[in-house]
Amino acid sequence: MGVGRITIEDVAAAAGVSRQTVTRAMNGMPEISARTRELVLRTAAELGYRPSRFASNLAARRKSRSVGLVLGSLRNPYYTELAAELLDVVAPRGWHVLMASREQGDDVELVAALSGQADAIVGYFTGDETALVTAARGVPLIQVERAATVPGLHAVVLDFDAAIEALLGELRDRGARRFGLIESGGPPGEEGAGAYRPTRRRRAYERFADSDSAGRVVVADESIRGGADGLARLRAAHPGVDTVLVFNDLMAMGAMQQAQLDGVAVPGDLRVVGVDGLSLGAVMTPPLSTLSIDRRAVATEAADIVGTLLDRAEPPPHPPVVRTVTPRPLWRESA
Amino acid sequence: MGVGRITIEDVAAAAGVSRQTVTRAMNGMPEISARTRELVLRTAAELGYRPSRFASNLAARRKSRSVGLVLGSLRNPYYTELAAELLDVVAPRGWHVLMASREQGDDVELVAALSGQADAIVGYFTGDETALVTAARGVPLIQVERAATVPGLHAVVLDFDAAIEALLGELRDRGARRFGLIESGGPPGEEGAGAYRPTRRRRAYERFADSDSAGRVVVADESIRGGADGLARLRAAHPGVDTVLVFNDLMAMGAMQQAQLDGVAVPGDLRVVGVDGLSLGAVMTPPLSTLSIDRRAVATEAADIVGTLLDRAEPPPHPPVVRTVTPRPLWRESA
DNA sequence: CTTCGTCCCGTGAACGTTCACGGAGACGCT
DNA sequence: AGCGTCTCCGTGAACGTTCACGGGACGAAG
Repeated sequence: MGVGRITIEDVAAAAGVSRQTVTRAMNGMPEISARTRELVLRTAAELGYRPSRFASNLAARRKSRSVGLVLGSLRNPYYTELAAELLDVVAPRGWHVLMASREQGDDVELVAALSGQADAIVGYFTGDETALVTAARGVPLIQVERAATVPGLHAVVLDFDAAIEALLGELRDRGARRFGLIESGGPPGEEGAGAYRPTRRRRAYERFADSDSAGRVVVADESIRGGADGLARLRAAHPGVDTVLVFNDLMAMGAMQQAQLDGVAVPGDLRVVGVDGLSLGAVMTPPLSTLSIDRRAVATEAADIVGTLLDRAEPPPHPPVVRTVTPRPLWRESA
Repeated sequence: MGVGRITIEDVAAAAGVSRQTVTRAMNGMPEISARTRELVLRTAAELGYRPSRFASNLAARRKSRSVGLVLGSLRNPYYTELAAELLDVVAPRGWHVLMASREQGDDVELVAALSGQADAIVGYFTGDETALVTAARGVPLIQVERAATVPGLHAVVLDFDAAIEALLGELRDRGARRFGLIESGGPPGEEGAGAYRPTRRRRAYERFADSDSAGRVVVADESIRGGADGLARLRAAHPGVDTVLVFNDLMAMGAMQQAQLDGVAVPGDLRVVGVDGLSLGAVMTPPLSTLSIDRRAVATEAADIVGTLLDRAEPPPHPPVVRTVTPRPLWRESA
């Protein structure tokens, strides 16, 4: 002894009692006198004893569940509000939530790291689906936004086709004619790091906009400053645009700020519409219109899939579980 | 068998191999033929086998560390940006982060729940310190903002005394004379739930403001709408105020919005200053001035304390470890 | 035919707790 | 004295995995 970890046995020996007595003292159980409890607690503190949570959970046969959450960024309120909703949904059931952000690593790496600590992982993934599943080592994966195509992967898909079609229609009703899109080039800071891949939002836009508008797309960094930069480039390349759709609200806020700097009146000269539905958009001047994603619904569906998967006794759920949430326009004064 | 959990032994039996072979297959280890690996993986999938992460971590003697993070709210970007910083700091070391929000439970309950899953817990606590420490069951607690007074509790304190004294001074230099404060009444939704206790920010304000100003305080909900409401009440009660200090940036944004609604020019008629230093404050019109808290520094110090505490061999750190971070004014156009 | 090496695979023994027992002593009552 | 009832405490045996070994089968080399 001396080397290695301080175990319950060390404490027991030092206090002159048995393992079980130490357990009773540490966990506040009955069948122990106040005297010895005090003694044990003190010697435990003196030795710097910290119980092994792994041994403890194993022996106690606890069903403590924790779900990993892989987000695009913790600096974008959309993601963190989603996290908030998920926490609201699972905390009452006693589940824990492990956080990870794609800002600090590859999809697959994150999943691999989380797989040892979580019973299920939900998140925004962009990596190869097969690689993700193998990295998960058997823990169920629930993908948000993207559809799942391989076994072992389930999904809460966001129906941007329906949403953007509806949005463009309503915008036309409001007089919009010449659209433009500020598209995401990936997480902030990854400027040109990975290969750019068109997002589902862009695809939907190109599909449902008129052919002229479909060509008016600029790719920008997924941040406030990226949105500002995007708007400047979009207006430079396509001066006639009267309505700009932005990949997300954060970028849209940057775009609105830029418009203001350039002396462009919103919505008089230019309509701006974001995606996400951040409550902070309401305090902008003018308040930001947006394609709102029901984060509570996403969280609920995801948690539900996790529950189904984990409680299932023996048979594996072969056809991937898929739920759908459709974003809806939320009109405020910027459009 | 049949009842209870599916163990590695079940898979081994079903595949006609031994435990160790199953381990090798599941973890992608060598010393196994492609044939049997395939077989084992398939039967594992068919049985719906998911390894016990507790048993696994215990047997592998892994030093996987995870720190719990207790925040006031996940809907306030200040907290989530702090989380982002912490993640940035600890992720490279391979540590995990467990999230919890005071919106869904008492301090002490959260700590108790987390103590089984985390090796250390850092957070914004408001509850009784002794109760917190006992709930932690030996896992180290690091408290942010508040100073620690009991053994087992450590702290990263925010020096609002120094910060607010400096802030008020600089505001006076800019012509501010009649101050007012919008103070927090606790987390959103807890309207009148717990007993209101003056925050350290309020205490500092009352100490360093002139005696007239010290009396101009309203308590409001810790949210955008709370800030708006607070400003309305403050102006109604004290019409002559020319400068308002707000508990945090989120509330300050609400206050600015309310000022705009009421036709009060900022900063012409009224200066508004928040606390936190949110980057989103920069996109407000006018951009929000604020007492900026260096979240990176807070996260770094907290992680450092955790590291020190966990790597220490035997002796317990008796004098609580304390680090200090001082907020600094960040001037933008609202003041 | 022996010897050595390589490739697979299996068997005890950990890992550090908690659970289900069982038992010693103190005390009160008949 | 005998018996029952508390209160407090200790001893094997789990929990489900991985680690350190050891060993058989097979082919190549001597």
